[in-house]
Amino acid sequence: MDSREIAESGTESTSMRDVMCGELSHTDIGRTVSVCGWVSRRREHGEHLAFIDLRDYTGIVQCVVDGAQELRSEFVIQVTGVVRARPDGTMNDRIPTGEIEIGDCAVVVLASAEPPPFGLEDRSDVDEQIRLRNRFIDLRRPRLQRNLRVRAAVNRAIRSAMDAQGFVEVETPILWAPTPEGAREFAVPSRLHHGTFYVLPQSPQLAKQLLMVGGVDRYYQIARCMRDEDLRADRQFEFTQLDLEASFVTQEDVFRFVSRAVLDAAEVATGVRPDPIPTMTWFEAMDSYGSDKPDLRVEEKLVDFSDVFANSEVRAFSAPVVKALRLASSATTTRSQLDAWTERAKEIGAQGLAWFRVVDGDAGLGLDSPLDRFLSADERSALIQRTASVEGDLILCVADEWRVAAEVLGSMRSMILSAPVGEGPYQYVWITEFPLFDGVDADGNPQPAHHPFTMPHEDDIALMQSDPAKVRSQSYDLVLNGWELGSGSVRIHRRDIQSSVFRSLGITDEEAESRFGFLLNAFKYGAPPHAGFAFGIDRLVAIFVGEENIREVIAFPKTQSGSDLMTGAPSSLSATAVRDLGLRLTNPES
RNA sequence: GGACCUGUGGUGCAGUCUGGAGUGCACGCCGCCCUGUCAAGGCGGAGGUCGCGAGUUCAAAUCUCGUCAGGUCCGCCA
Repeated sequence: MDSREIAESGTESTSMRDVMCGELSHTDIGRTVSVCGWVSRRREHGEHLAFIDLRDYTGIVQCVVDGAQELRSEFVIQVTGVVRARPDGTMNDRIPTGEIEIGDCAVVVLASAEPPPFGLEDRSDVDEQIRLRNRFIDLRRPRLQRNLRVRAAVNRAIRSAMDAQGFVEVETPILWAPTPEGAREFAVPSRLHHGTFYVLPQSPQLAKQLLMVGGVDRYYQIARCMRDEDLRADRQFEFTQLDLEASFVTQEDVFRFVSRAVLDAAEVATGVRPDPIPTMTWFEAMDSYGSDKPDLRVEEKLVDFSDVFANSEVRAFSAPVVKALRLASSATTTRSQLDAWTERAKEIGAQGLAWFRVVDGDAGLGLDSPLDRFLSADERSALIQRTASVEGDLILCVADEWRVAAEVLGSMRSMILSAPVGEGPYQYVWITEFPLFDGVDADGNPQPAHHPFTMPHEDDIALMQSDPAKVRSQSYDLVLNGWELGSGSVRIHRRDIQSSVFRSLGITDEEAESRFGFLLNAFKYGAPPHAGFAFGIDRLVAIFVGEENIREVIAFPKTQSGSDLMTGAPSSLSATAVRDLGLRLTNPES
């Protein structure tokens, strides 16, 4: 989709212009029109002929003028003239408006302009630092124009899908109360109550559950969320989610609501409606793909060899689990590349990475590897047959605890085999039955994998105290092409189960009261069963437009160190402002 | 908190390994020429704290250390 397809035709005319540059065609020949925009290029042919390429977000149109001495790149001008066919032999089939031009032009300079700090052609690849410092110019380029407009179209499709499904859009506070949860919060000092703070919400999680108690029944919001954690290609301090919650529903209802929104959005953005979204349990995803966000565009799965090596002589494989990943036609991988992969595997937590080149030997297929001489004949043939390897393949193995072996090979799978995230086909998948708890905190208490209001799996409630690590939850993630789009869960609405979860988490009644008191209090007065979800719109749009970095779908993003190179934020506050807020700086600047 | 990559006229690069005068390429900019171009063309010109600071050296864009900025990743992100 490009910018011209998204615009609703005819709505852009104003008292200064009649039509957009990119919309003009041979059907307009003979019309006298006014167009406005920026001077993209000028080509002078002496005193009495010059061509001006006039640009707006829809495209470029050529204007023929007497002379263009006073015009420069990026001047903002209004051109009034007659649309005419270009003379024979001068048509340009490389641009949509190449059949026509605007002649007999009267030009009004609306604003002059200094030469821009970088070229505005889409093909020019400019350092991102310079682009960010001059974001207002970067935004003029077709790439960001398209990204912003696709994003608007996605938002529109999502709103429309949610409206159609009976959801009501409710805004929740940006100034919220500190409720220590997972992510570090941004704090806002209170001027009227010195020494106290609001925080910016990590998500509207508690607010939307309160809306359910409030009988709203179906809530959604395109919500800004703020988390003071280190930035990544797919993470900014502030990001946008479709946040939703519904009452008297199960997981399947939530899947239906969200599916409609993301499939509609995909269809609007890409022109193709993806298939219905399959589901996969967390265990299956981890065991077969080594990731809780598997890229299903890659068909290769992990293969388990734990049984084969259970009593093996191979010391490197004396671990509870041995898993393998076959890389087709990769036996020629260089030693330095293999070493780099091994380094990466160690970085993620593996002891090492074993590799076997599948070669044609004296007696059929054999393996070429430093470990080959330790293998028994049975082990060797199992490696080849179970991975369905053929000559020229490469087999990677990791032996470790189940989780480590799976995650390390899963990371290899995604690093080596995955295409860029934006490349089709779009493979959505629901990941279900996440563990309720994941890891332990400093005191040895289990930590919630999702959040402490997540409903345990009905079949596992009995295990809550005896074997918390085995308890599955009614939570789920939505994954697209190996990116986690979002997550949600069925919430606990029964106080006995909530108490039990808090006990498992090592949260005392007093702590629960001080952290989430208002929510627990609300639940005393009749909480409906409810469930919800939230997914990142920045990531979704980035995938649709083929961007690897969500900065490219955000108008004014921040750098990896959290700076805004255009405004200079974060920056110091005046001494007066600091005083008014009741703050004292330990290292005041002046 | 940590690892790696990058930083050279306005922009994009080469030069750095192997030290020797700010050397080169493309785009842009300025001036002149040019009546059918479209990444117009021709001629001429301007433009530099080689991110910053120390150090080594007769000599540093180049080697060493530190530092700043941008990027990718690990940790972190209920």
